Amino acid sequence: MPELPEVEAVASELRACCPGETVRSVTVRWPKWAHHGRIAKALPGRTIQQVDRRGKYLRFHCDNGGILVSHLRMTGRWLVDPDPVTLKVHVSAIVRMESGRTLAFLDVRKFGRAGWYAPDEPIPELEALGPEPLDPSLTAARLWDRMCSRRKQLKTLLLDQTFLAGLGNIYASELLFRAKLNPFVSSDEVTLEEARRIHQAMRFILRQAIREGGTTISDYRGARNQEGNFQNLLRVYQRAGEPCGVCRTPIARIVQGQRSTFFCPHCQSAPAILSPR
DNA sequence: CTTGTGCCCTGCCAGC
DNA sequence: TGCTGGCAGGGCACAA
Repeated sequence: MPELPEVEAVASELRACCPGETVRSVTVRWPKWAHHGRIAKALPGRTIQQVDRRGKYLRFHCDNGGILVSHLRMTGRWLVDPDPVTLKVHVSAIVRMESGRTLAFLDVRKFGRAGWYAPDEPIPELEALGPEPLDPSLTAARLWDRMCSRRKQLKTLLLDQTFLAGLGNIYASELLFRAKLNPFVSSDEVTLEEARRIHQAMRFILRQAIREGGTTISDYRGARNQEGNFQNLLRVYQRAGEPCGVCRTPIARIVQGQRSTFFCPHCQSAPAILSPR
Protein backbone atom coordinates (compact mmCIF):
# COMPACT_ATOMS: atom_id res chain seq x y z
CA MET A 1 0.00 0.00 0.00
CA PRO A 2 2.14 2.77 1.19
CA GLU A 3 4.55 4.65 -0.98
CA LEU A 4 5.99 8.09 -0.45
CA PRO A 5 2.70 10.06 -0.52
CA GLU A 6 0.94 7.67 1.86
CA VAL A 7 3.86 7.58 4.29
CA GLU A 8 4.04 11.37 4.07
CA ALA A 9 0.34 11.57 4.97
CA VAL A 10 0.81 9.27 7.96
CA ALA A 11 3.89 11.20 9.08
CA SER A 12 2.10 14.52 8.99
CA GLU A 13 -0.87 13.13 10.92
CA LEU A 14 1.43 11.66 13.57
CA ARG A 15 3.40 14.90 13.62
CA ALA A 16 0.20 16.72 14.49
CA CYS A 17 -0.45 14.68 17.61
CA CYS A 18 2.69 12.91 18.83
CA PRO A 19 5.23 15.59 19.75
CA GLY A 20 5.13 16.13 23.50
CA GLU A 21 3.55 12.75 24.19
CA THR A 22 5.39 10.54 26.70
CA VAL A 23 5.16 6.77 26.25
CA ARG A 24 3.71 4.88 29.17
CA SER A 25 3.84 1.35 27.78
CA VAL A 26 4.43 -0.68 24.65
CA THR A 27 2.69 -3.98 23.95
CA VAL A 28 4.10 -6.00 21.09
CA ARG A 29 1.61 -8.61 19.93
CA TRP A 30 3.52 -9.78 16.85
CA PRO A 31 7.09 -10.31 18.07
CA LYS A 32 8.60 -10.13 14.60
CA TRP A 33 7.34 -6.55 14.34
CA ALA A 34 10.12 -5.34 16.64
CA HIS A 35 13.78 -6.15 16.20
CA HIS A 36 15.10 -7.84 19.36
CA GLY A 37 12.32 -6.56 21.61
CA ARG A 38 14.42 -3.46 22.24
CA ILE A 39 11.43 -1.25 21.55
CA ALA A 40 9.37 -2.49 24.48
CA LYS A 41 12.29 -1.81 26.79
CA ALA A 42 13.60 1.43 25.34
CA LEU A 43 10.46 3.35 24.43
CA PRO A 44 8.54 3.61 27.74
CA GLY A 45 9.43 6.86 29.51
CA ARG A 46 10.57 8.53 26.30
CA THR A 47 8.90 11.70 25.04
CA ILE A 48 8.36 11.94 21.29
CA GLN A 49 9.72 15.18 19.95
CA GLN A 50 9.21 14.91 16.22
CA VAL A 51 7.92 12.55 13.54
CA ASP A 52 9.22 12.57 9.99
CA ARG A 53 9.71 10.44 6.91
CA ARG A 54 12.71 9.19 4.94
CA GLY A 55 11.78 7.24 1.83
CA LYS A 56 9.01 4.90 2.96
CA TYR A 57 10.31 4.85 6.54
CA LEU A 58 8.72 6.74 9.43
CA ARG A 59 10.97 8.10 12.18
CA PHE A 60 9.86 8.97 15.70
CA HIS A 61 12.57 11.15 17.25
CA CYS A 62 12.68 10.90 21.05
CA ASP A 63 13.91 13.21 23.79
CA ASN A 64 17.05 11.23 24.52
CA GLY A 65 18.10 11.20 20.87
CA GLY A 66 16.84 7.67 20.27
CA ILE A 67 14.81 6.97 17.14
CA LEU A 68 11.96 4.56 16.47
CA VAL A 69 12.07 3.59 12.79
CA SER A 70 8.93 2.05 11.31
CA HIS A 71 8.14 0.62 7.88
CA LEU A 72 4.54 -0.13 6.87
CA ARG A 73 5.47 -2.54 4.04
CA MET A 74 2.29 -3.75 2.33
CA THR A 75 -0.55 -3.38 4.80
CA GLY A 76 0.86 -1.75 7.93
CA ARG A 77 -1.07 1.17 9.44
CA TRP A 78 -0.49 3.51 12.34
CA LEU A 79 -3.75 4.55 13.92
CA VAL A 80 -4.28 7.31 16.47
CA ASP A 81 -6.77 6.50 19.24
CA PRO A 82 -8.29 3.55 17.42
CA ASP A 83 -11.75 2.26 18.14
CA PRO A 84 -11.42 -0.59 20.71
CA VAL A 85 -13.12 -2.94 18.26
CA THR A 86 -10.34 -2.46 15.71
CA LEU A 87 -7.80 -3.59 18.30
CA LYS A 88 -9.14 -7.14 18.25
CA VAL A 89 -7.35 -8.39 15.15
CA HIS A 90 -4.22 -7.75 13.07
CA VAL A 91 -2.53 -5.76 15.83
CA SER A 92 1.27 -5.81 15.74
CA ALA A 93 1.80 -3.34 18.57
CA ILE A 94 0.06 -0.87 20.88
CA VAL A 95 1.77 2.22 22.29
CA ARG A 96 -0.01 3.87 25.21
CA MET A 97 0.86 7.41 26.23
CA GLU A 98 0.81 9.02 29.68
CA SER A 99 -1.88 11.35 28.37
CA GLY A 100 -4.21 8.44 27.66
CA ARG A 101 -3.68 8.68 23.94
CA THR A 102 -3.05 5.40 22.08
CA LEU A 103 -1.08 4.63 18.94
CA ALA A 104 -1.61 1.25 17.33
CA PHE A 105 0.21 -0.51 14.53
CA LEU A 106 -2.25 -2.69 12.60
CA ASP A 107 -1.07 -5.03 9.87
CA VAL A 108 -3.11 -7.69 8.12
CA ARG A 109 -0.15 -9.30 6.39
CA LYS A 110 2.29 -8.75 9.26
CA PHE A 111 5.14 -7.59 7.01
CA GLY A 112 5.50 -4.26 8.82
CA ARG A 113 8.63 -3.84 10.94
CA ALA A 114 10.05 -1.41 13.48
CA GLY A 115 13.40 -0.88 15.14
CA TRP A 116 14.75 1.17 18.00
CA TYR A 117 18.05 2.96 17.54
CA ALA A 118 19.99 4.52 20.39
CA PRO A 119 21.39 8.04 19.95
CA ASP A 120 24.07 8.13 17.25
CA GLU A 121 23.65 4.44 16.54
CA PRO A 122 23.82 3.81 12.80
CA ILE A 123 20.50 2.94 11.15
CA PRO A 124 21.41 0.42 8.45
CA GLU A 125 18.08 0.44 6.63
CA LEU A 126 18.28 4.18 6.04
CA GLU A 127 21.90 4.35 5.00
CA ALA A 128 21.51 2.70 1.63
CA LEU A 129 18.55 4.85 0.58
CA GLY A 130 18.85 7.02 -2.51
CA PRO A 131 17.86 10.69 -2.64
CA GLU A 132 14.38 11.99 -1.87
CA PRO A 133 12.44 12.45 -5.13
CA LEU A 134 11.17 15.88 -4.04
CA ASP A 135 14.49 17.17 -2.71
CA PRO A 136 15.25 20.43 -4.58
CA SER A 137 18.89 19.40 -4.85
CA LEU A 138 17.83 16.44 -6.98
CA THR A 139 17.84 18.24 -10.32
CA ALA A 140 16.92 16.70 -13.66
CA ALA A 141 20.59 16.73 -14.61
CA ARG A 142 21.58 14.85 -11.46
CA LEU A 143 18.77 12.37 -12.00
CA TRP A 144 19.97 11.80 -15.57
CA ASP A 145 23.48 11.32 -14.30
CA ARG A 146 22.32 8.67 -11.85
CA MET A 147 20.30 6.90 -14.53
CA CYS A 148 23.25 6.78 -16.89
CA SER A 149 25.42 5.14 -14.26
CA ARG A 150 23.00 2.21 -14.02
CA ARG A 151 21.88 -0.22 -16.68
CA LYS A 152 18.42 -1.31 -15.61
CA GLN A 153 14.96 -1.18 -17.09
CA LEU A 154 13.44 2.17 -16.24
CA LYS A 155 10.48 0.95 -14.19
CA THR A 156 12.61 -1.51 -12.22
CA LEU A 157 15.16 1.21 -11.51
CA LEU A 158 12.49 3.58 -10.21
CA LEU A 159 11.44 0.91 -7.71
CA ASP A 160 15.03 0.52 -6.50
CA GLN A 161 15.17 2.35 -3.17
CA THR A 162 18.92 2.87 -3.48
CA PHE A 163 18.25 4.83 -6.67
CA LEU A 164 15.37 6.96 -5.33
CA ALA A 165 13.77 6.59 -1.92
CA GLY A 166 10.00 6.35 -1.77
CA LEU A 167 8.64 5.34 -5.16
CA GLY A 168 6.58 2.14 -5.41
CA ASN A 169 4.63 0.28 -8.03
CA ILE A 170 1.74 2.72 -8.36
CA TYR A 171 3.67 5.94 -8.75
CA ALA A 172 6.41 4.41 -10.89
CA SER A 173 3.81 3.35 -13.47
CA GLU A 174 1.91 6.62 -13.23
CA LEU A 175 4.92 8.88 -13.61
CA LEU A 176 6.25 6.96 -16.62
CA PHE A 177 2.85 7.37 -18.28
CA ARG A 178 2.93 11.08 -17.64
CA ALA A 179 6.51 11.28 -18.91
CA LYS A 180 5.51 9.23 -21.99
CA LEU A 181 8.40 6.84 -21.51
CA ASN A 182 8.55 3.11 -22.06
CA PRO A 183 9.02 1.17 -18.79
CA PHE A 184 11.36 -1.32 -20.47
CA VAL A 185 13.92 1.15 -21.79
CA SER A 186 17.38 0.68 -20.35
CA SER A 187 18.22 3.51 -18.01
CA ASP A 188 21.56 4.26 -19.67
CA GLU A 189 19.81 4.97 -22.97
CA VAL A 190 17.62 7.77 -21.60
CA THR A 191 18.37 11.21 -23.05
CA LEU A 192 18.69 14.36 -20.96
CA GLU A 193 15.40 15.60 -22.39
CA GLU A 194 13.69 12.37 -21.32
CA ALA A 195 15.25 12.59 -17.86
CA ARG A 196 13.78 16.07 -17.58
CA ARG A 197 10.36 14.64 -18.40
CA ILE A 198 10.77 11.95 -15.74
CA HIS A 199 11.89 14.55 -13.22
CA GLN A 200 8.96 16.84 -13.99
CA ALA A 201 6.40 14.01 -14.03
CA MET A 202 7.72 12.52 -10.81
CA ARG A 203 7.45 15.80 -8.96
CA PHE A 204 4.02 16.53 -10.37
CA ILE A 205 2.56 13.11 -9.56
CA LEU A 206 4.02 12.89 -6.06
CA ARG A 207 2.93 16.41 -5.10
CA GLN A 208 -0.55 15.78 -6.44
CA ALA A 209 -0.79 12.45 -4.58
CA ILE A 210 0.36 14.08 -1.34
CA ARG A 211 -2.27 16.77 -1.82
CA GLU A 212 -4.91 14.06 -2.31
CA GLY A 213 -3.87 12.20 0.84
CA GLY A 214 -2.42 9.22 -1.05
CA THR A 215 -4.03 6.33 -2.91
CA THR A 216 -6.54 3.97 -1.31
CA ILE A 217 -7.05 0.88 -3.43
CA SER A 218 -7.83 -1.66 -0.76
CA ASP A 219 -5.98 -1.35 2.52
CA TYR A 220 -4.45 2.05 2.86
CA ARG A 221 -5.85 4.38 5.50
CA GLY A 222 -4.25 7.38 7.15
CA ALA A 223 -3.53 7.61 10.87
CA ARG A 224 -7.01 9.08 11.30
CA ASN A 225 -8.43 6.10 9.43
CA GLN A 226 -9.25 8.25 6.41
CA GLU A 227 -8.95 7.14 2.80
CA GLY A 228 -6.84 8.87 0.19
CA ASN A 229 -8.24 10.23 -3.07
CA PHE A 230 -5.50 9.72 -5.62
CA GLN A 231 -7.03 6.43 -6.82
CA ASN A 232 -9.50 8.62 -8.72
CA LEU A 233 -6.64 10.20 -10.65
CA LEU A 234 -4.80 7.04 -11.69
CA ARG A 235 -4.29 6.98 -15.46
CA VAL A 236 -2.83 3.49 -15.98
CA TYR A 237 -2.44 1.68 -12.67
CA GLN A 238 -4.97 -1.17 -12.44
CA ARG A 239 -6.58 0.00 -15.67
CA ALA A 240 -5.49 -2.88 -17.91
CA GLY A 241 -7.79 -3.16 -20.91
CA GLU A 242 -9.35 0.26 -20.43
CA PRO A 243 -8.79 2.87 -23.14
CA CYS A 244 -5.88 5.24 -22.62
CA GLY A 245 -7.19 8.70 -21.70
CA VAL A 246 -4.98 10.24 -24.38
CA CYS A 247 -5.14 7.91 -27.40
CA ARG A 248 -7.81 5.29 -26.53
CA THR A 249 -5.35 2.39 -26.99
CA PRO A 250 -6.09 -0.28 -24.34
CA ILE A 251 -3.80 0.00 -21.32
CA ALA A 252 -1.45 -2.97 -21.04
CA ARG A 253 -0.35 -4.89 -17.95
CA ILE A 254 2.94 -6.76 -18.08
CA VAL A 255 4.82 -8.44 -15.27
CA GLN A 256 8.23 -6.86 -14.92
CA GLY A 257 10.63 -7.81 -12.15
CA GLN A 258 7.91 -9.86 -10.44
CA ARG A 259 5.38 -7.06 -10.30
CA SER A 260 2.76 -5.54 -12.52
CA THR A 261 3.66 -2.71 -14.83
CA PHE A 262 0.79 -0.76 -16.40
CA PHE A 263 1.40 1.41 -19.45
CA CYS A 264 -0.04 2.65 -22.72
CA PRO A 265 1.61 0.71 -25.58
CA HIS A 266 1.04 3.66 -27.93
CA CYS A 267 1.84 6.74 -25.80
CA GLN A 268 4.77 4.94 -24.19
CA SER A 269 6.03 2.98 -27.18
CA ALA A 270 9.65 1.92 -27.14
CA PRO A 271 12.06 3.95 -29.25
CA ALA A 272 12.85 2.50 -32.67
CA ILE A 273 16.32 1.46 -31.59
CA LEU A 274 14.81 -1.11 -29.22
CA SER A 275 12.31 -2.52 -31.69
CA PRO A 276 14.18 -2.95 -34.99
CA ARG A 277 12.15 -4.21 -37.90
C1' DC B 1 26.12 -5.35 -11.69
C1' DT B 2 21.87 -7.30 -13.42
C1' DT B 3 17.80 -10.47 -13.38
C1' DG B 4 15.06 -14.03 -11.43
C1' DT B 5 13.06 -16.87 -7.57
C1' DG B 6 11.28 -17.74 -3.17
C1' DC B 7 9.75 -16.10 1.03
C1' DC B 8 7.56 -13.38 4.77
C1' DC B 9 1.73 -13.33 5.74
C1' DT B 10 -3.34 -12.94 5.04
C1' DG B 11 -7.45 -11.88 2.50
C1' DC B 12 -9.91 -11.56 -1.64
C1' DC B 13 -11.64 -12.91 -6.02
C1' DA B 14 -12.27 -15.51 -10.34
C1' DG B 15 -12.95 -19.89 -12.05
C1' DC B 16 -14.16 -24.54 -11.74
C1' DT C 1 -21.65 -23.67 -2.04
C1' DG C 2 -16.88 -24.84 -1.53
C1' DC C 3 -12.32 -25.35 -2.90
C1' DT C 4 -8.05 -23.81 -5.40
C1' DG C 5 -4.87 -21.01 -7.52
C1' DG C 6 -3.44 -16.51 -8.42
C1' DC C 7 -2.94 -11.97 -6.99
C1' DA C 8 -1.79 -7.77 -3.94
C1' DG C 9 0.99 -1.35 -3.22
C1' DG C 10 7.43 -3.94 -0.17
C1' DG C 11 11.79 -5.71 0.51
C1' DC C 12 15.18 -9.13 1.60
C1' DA C 13 18.28 -13.23 0.79
C1' DC C 14 20.22 -15.96 -2.40
C1' DA C 15 21.34 -17.97 -7.03
C1' DA C 16 22.66 -17.56 -11.83
